[in-house]
Amino acid sequence: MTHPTRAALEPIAWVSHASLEVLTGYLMKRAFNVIHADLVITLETFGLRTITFSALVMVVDNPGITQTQLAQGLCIERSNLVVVVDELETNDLIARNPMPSDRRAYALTATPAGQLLRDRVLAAVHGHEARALAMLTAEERAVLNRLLRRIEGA
Amino acid sequence: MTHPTRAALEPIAWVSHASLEVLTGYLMKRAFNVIHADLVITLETFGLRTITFSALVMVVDNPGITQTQLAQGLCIERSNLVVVVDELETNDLIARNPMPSDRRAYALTATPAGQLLRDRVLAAVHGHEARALAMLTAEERAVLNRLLRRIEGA
DNA sequence: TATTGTTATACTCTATAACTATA
DNA sequence: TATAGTTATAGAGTATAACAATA
Repeated sequence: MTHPTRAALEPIAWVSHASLEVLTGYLMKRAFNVIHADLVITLETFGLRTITFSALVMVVDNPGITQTQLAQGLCIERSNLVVVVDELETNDLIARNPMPSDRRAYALTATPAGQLLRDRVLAAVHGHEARALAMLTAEERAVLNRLLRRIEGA
Repeated sequence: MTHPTRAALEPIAWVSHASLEVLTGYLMKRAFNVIHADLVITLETFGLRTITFSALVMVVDNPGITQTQLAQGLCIERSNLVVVVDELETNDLIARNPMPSDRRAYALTATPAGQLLRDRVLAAVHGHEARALAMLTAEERAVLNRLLRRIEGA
């Protein structure tokens, strides 16, 4: 039909998602958006963005890590990591230490302030997830996490 | 410790995710990235982006929908939808029909070409998800979809 | 030659404000 | 006055190329 019928031009009551809500990618994006919006608010309190939060935690968990290794761990480009490390360094949360074995690279370490902030932020983020995922039981969340980990192949 | 130990400056073997891989938001982002990368490749074949794909499907499923309603359904801003509708209209996949009842609004309908493309793309996307989620059984995928739907509250 | 960190750049996605024409 | 569609714009996030210092 090249010309829509009269009925087709009437305003609809509500938007049907029928064909899309069976797609895992579609559902994952929407679920992620809900969680992420609350995470951003949680992190703002500590002056952190999602990427600086993940980077800080990873540096604390991997003292001496280089920027290339950190970028690989975070699945971002080395070039994009530079401003992330700059931001954390400016706020005295991590430090770029010269490596005697390779003078091209820096060994990243968290400062005492960075380690302290990481602990506080991590607790807050666990609280955020408890809130954002309150509709799921602990077991359901464990199932969800296990399934998500298998998708990435980790 | 203000000065990192010698051992802390050694290059690490591999990056530990210990503190992050228990967070659903972190796992969801990484799992989504894997699926989304393959989806983008699948849609490129049809000259579609993620957002134009979703919009096309939603217009076919909701003939006569207005742009404001479509934006709400897609969870994007009306202003950002304009170029999406432009793109689909330019490619003769959907049409902006004047609404007699409200001359400010457009009733969006899919063209025959748009309906045809939707069917072909949707089949391809189902194939893409079968590939990207091959590590999960049909039942596991159903469980995952159900959990994701509940997070969004839909 | 190859790699580390870096800069510059560009492209997508997203969010906000303001405009027009209608209601 | 409020709403539908539109424009302009600015901020994130992301990807690529090229460079200096070092391996």
